[in-house]
Order: sequence, then C-alpha cells, then structure tokens
Amino acid sequence: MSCEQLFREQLGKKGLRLTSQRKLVLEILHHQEGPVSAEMVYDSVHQLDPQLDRSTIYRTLDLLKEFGIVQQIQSNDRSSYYEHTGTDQPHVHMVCQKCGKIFIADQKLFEKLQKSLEKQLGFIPDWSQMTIPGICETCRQQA
Amino acid sequence: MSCEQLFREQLGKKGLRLTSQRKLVLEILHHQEGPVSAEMVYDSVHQLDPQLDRSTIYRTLDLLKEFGIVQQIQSNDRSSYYEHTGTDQPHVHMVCQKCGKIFIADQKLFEKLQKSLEKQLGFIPDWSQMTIPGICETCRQQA
DNA sequence: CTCTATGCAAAGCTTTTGCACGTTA
DNA sequence: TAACGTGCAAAAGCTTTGCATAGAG
Repeated sequence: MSCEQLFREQLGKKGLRLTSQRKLVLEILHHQEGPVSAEMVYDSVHQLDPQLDRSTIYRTLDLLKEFGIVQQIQSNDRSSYYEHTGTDQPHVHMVCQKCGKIFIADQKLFEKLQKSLEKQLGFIPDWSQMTIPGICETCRQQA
Repeated sequence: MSCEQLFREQLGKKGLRLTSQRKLVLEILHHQEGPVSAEMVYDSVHQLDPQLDRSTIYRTLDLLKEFGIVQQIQSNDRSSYYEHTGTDQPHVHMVCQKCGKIFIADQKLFEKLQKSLEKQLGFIPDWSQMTIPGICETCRQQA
C-alpha cells in the first residue's frame, strides 16, 4: 500500500479528509533524504503551492506523526525535525553538535540498554523520538 | 574547592567577573534537587533579588554550562532544564512524555553502547546533553 | 578608571490558535 | 450540504539582543 493510501485510510478512520495540501506535504516528506525541519518542508512546499500556509504544515505534520508515518526528532537547535519512516522501523538519530549533520544508529545496539532501563527503573524508552548529541568523526578530525 | 571558587576561577580565566547576580544564580542551582527550568530559577532568584532580570539568568546559565558546572537538558516541552552537577559526572536523563517527570539513569548502562557507536560510526556521544523520552512506570500503570 | 555586567525593552523564532471562508466526501 | 480544512493574522512561549547605566577589579 502506498503512503498516500495509508494516510487516506488513517484519516478516514477519524472522519478526516485527504486534501491537496495534505497530499503535498506528504509528497515532499517522501522525497526528502533524512530529517527536515518544518521550515524546510515549508520552503519546498512553498515552491509548488505558494498559498500553502505554515500552520497547515504544522497541522499536517501532527497528523502524520500521530499515524506513525513520520517521526519527530528533537535537535539541538530550537526546532523539531521530521522524517518520513513509511513502513520502516523508526530509528535512533545522532546529531553532531558542531556541523549539525544527522546520523542513523543501528537499532540493535539499543536492545540491551532498553532491557536494563526497564528492569532498573520501569522506564520504557521511545527511541523513535530520541536524539543523541555528540561529535562526528569529520568534525573531530578537524579539531 | 567550592563551586563558587571554581566559578570565579573559570570566569577569571576569561577576564570575566563574579558578580552578586552570578553568585545568586549558582547558589539557587546548588540548592535545587534535580533539573530546573530557567523560569524556575528565575522564580527562586526573584524572591531574593526582585531586580534580577531573566536575561541575566540566561547569560549566567550559558556560562555555567560552558564551564561544565551545570548541564543543560532537553525536555519534552519547549524549554530547557538545567542541573547542577558540580564536580560529579554528568548523567543521562529520561523524561516521561506523559507526566514530564525527569529520571536519572545509571551511567554504566551506556558504556557498551558508547563503544559500539564510536566503532561503527566514529561518533562520540555527549551523554550529558542527552535526554531519553519514554513512559515511566507510574504513567504506564495508569493507562 | 577601564572594561565588563546588568536591567530594560524590544525583537526573534518556532509553534499554536481563533475565525471567516473554502472544500471534501 | 454538513462537517472538516485552510489561510490569514495574531498571539504565545522561550530565549536573545542592543543599548545606556551601574559596578567589579
């Protein structure tokens, strides 16, 4: 099933509608590589539909997040980033504090940690929303 | 060496000065249990010195962070939290996405993960700035 | 006595909201 | 044709900044 169909279906379940604006936002996210900010989505979308408002972007991103079609990522700046995951597993992101580049970590590395946290503190982490700050190899070599 | 002395020394290195305002902010942080927002610091500080401005709080928190005397924590709301670490090791925080409570994780749990990330991606994480989102035990039982 | 720090007021930035008008199913 | 969605404008919330004055060393 295509992403758009999935979106339409989920919207339908809640009595909501698939509009051209919602389609466009999803379309843009679909063609992005890696996480993008709401502002970046706006920029792309704006070129195709100059009328489309930022508020519509935010409202659409909220829905897509709710449906698990995109994941929201915390960054070190003040804004959120969004990544289209489709039917893939959500994954953990690492953000270089120097260059801002975002890396993706192997999910397996977190399995043991997850079990320990659950056992010790009863806390169940949601890795999909997590960002690990740090320094990437390139920036480290430059320093 | 006391925190204040450490602060004064670090300030001195940069030709900066230890003012009564900076002392007060550090003092307040020192007597807090767990992480507090800039606004919470402001509230406490305000009772002792009603003149002291928010901008001074932010400027001071930046310095303290730079010196490693406090660590800044991302939360699930849009604001930052700060925790006095003094000479202790910085630690990883977990934030419950439902009740907003902040937990502290055992640093040992992260050692293996750290090695793997460094080996696989050349990425060196800065745990002191990391926050793990998730659901705490209490909220889970209520659901 | 010099250079830094502060308070004040205003602006910045991302995100949210209220409302009248369009549009979808 | 009844909800629902959109654009617009304004506001909200946290944080930053410019500038004149006050204060530390």
